[in-house]
Amino acid sequence: MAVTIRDIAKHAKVSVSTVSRVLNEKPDVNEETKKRVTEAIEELGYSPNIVARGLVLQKSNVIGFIVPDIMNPSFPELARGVVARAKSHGYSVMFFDTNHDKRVEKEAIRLLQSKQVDGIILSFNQANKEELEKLKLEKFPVVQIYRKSDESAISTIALDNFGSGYKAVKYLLDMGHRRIGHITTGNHSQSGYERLKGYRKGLDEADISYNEELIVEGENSVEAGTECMRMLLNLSERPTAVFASHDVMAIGAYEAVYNAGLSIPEDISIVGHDNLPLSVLVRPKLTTIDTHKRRLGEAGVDLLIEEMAAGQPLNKEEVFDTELIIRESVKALR
Amino acid sequence: MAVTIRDIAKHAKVSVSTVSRVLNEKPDVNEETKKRVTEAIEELGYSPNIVARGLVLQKSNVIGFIVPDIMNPSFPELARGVVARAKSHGYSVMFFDTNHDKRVEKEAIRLLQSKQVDGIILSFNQANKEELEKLKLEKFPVVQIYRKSDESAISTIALDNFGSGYKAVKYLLDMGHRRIGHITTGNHSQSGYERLKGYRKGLDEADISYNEELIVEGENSVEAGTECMRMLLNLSERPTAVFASHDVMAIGAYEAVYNAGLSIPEDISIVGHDNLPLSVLVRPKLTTIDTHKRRLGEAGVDLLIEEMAAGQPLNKEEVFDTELIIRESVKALR
DNA sequence: TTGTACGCGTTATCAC
DNA sequence: GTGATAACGCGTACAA
Repeated sequence: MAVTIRDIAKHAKVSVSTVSRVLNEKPDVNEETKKRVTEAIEELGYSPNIVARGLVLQKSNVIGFIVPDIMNPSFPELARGVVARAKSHGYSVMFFDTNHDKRVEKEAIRLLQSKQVDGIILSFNQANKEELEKLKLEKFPVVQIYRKSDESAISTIALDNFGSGYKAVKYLLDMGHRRIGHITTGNHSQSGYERLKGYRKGLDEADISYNEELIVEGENSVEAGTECMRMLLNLSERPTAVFASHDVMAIGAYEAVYNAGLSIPEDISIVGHDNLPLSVLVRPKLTTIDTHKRRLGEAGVDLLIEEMAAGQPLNKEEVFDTELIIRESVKALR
Repeated sequence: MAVTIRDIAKHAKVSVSTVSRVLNEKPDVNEETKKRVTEAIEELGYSPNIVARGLVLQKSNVIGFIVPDIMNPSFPELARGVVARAKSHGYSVMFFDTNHDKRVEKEAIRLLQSKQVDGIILSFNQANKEELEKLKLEKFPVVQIYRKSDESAISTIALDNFGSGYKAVKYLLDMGHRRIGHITTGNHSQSGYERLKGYRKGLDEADISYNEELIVEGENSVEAGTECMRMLLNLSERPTAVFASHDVMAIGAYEAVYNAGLSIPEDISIVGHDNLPLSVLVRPKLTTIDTHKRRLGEAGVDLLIEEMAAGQPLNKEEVFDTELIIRESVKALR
């Protein structure tokens, strides 16, 4: 801790600037003095104080990463993406969990700025409009992953949720299903809303008229999934397949099916969304839609870095494709 | 970004020292000038550069958190504990994922030190002996969560794995089981080894002689769990219950049971370990051992902060209790 | 090729 | 009660 650039300058009998030069691999430094310096560095076990360096360079090489809930099952994969990519660009990441509290989010942004981070990645958040506007005004680099707040145009990594919903029903249709239910988080979340639209589009294309009783809405939880599926099962004519807007709800749906003495996929087919780790742990393994979360995280830091280089908000929106993962929870009808 | 303490000093027509005083809520500052300063701060939207402050104070108020695998299902809960507790102590956390690579771990430690973190929390790691020794020599605050490396005595938050194994069999015994299998990670992991010892202790106390064929070893994965259970099921006389050293293996075991056309807990009872989120998602819900991961994370930062205050390694070891969570995967025998 | 001196934004010491 | 000023550890013009 104690050994500074001055110590090694003294030890190598050169000036601090010379040491600085070899540290930063500048040209124009005599081979011999360079050697003396590196030896001194070795000998004293010196490593530069990056914080001090950041102070003069006006750059910390750290980025902030704010999530509303670290326990969200999508988080680990996303986080791995951002941490790994950040590292490969020479950045470290400082982490905050807001616990879904907007006030905390605001504090976190402030704190991160005080800590001189070079940019911030926000994910899953409902995005505090005013805060974002402020950041934008300051030309502070920010990118959002997942959620898009339309009001404050800010760089965003988004998912093709519409295509996602479409893909799910299309597959079900191809497998011969005609009566397809949908468990949705409804209009409360934009992603749910978009997936619903994709679902309707798929049905439209197949000339299947929209049937409101097949759409049931609940919050994103196992229990809600179970309850939604129970309602679907109680219909006078129950669906042969259902697309759940999220794996967690799909897992909940599994339970309702079992409780009703039915089985998957023999009696009813299910497709989920997100390809969470648990989707391969349940039986039958869940057919679902992969969102490539790691890639989203990587794209997030790439975009952030691009924005930092530009020195101003880019207002880009990158929309990523999803992928149907076929496993065991859907049966072909004939 | 641009507005500094000097700007607000000028704007309030006072010296920077005065501004600094009100910033740090020092006494001996006239109410009126204080007001002028706070107004200026408000007006210019100033917030102090914590990095610069850290430079003079020799304290960054950030701690490093290194994990070998962010995808580890135990990670989120642990991380929430450390992040939340760190925050409540005024610390931010800088995060690294080593991907199980010791070289990367070493780099991360170096980098974190260069970034002037005030301390480091290592978790789940196999602990690079030399690195730890070095840190200890420098009196750099470090605490490990979970893994204990005996050679280099370093402060550690550990789990009572022995008690854990004991608790599991004891419960099974109480439920009337006598022929109890054990799926273990074996001697490769210290935790597995200790749980195994707890298991044997429980059996001993019940005067049940140790039967080697009931112990089967594999790595910690779903597949290995399935394979291990398959072997247990193929025994001439199969166990009526099995304790799996980890929930993931327990889930794997579920599959082997189903594949064999048997059911849980009617034909065979299972208890897992760790109380992962997925343990309530499977059917039947898994009876398991909770390790209170969040509390471990909190205890980790508490210990780290204690060590930072002490200014030297404390070499403390705190061992935490585990708790049996009774759900649906164990049947009472009679 | 190398050294001197200043500045990055802040706090602490010491005058006044 | 308030203001200069020297650090903190480093990079970089500029001078030598």
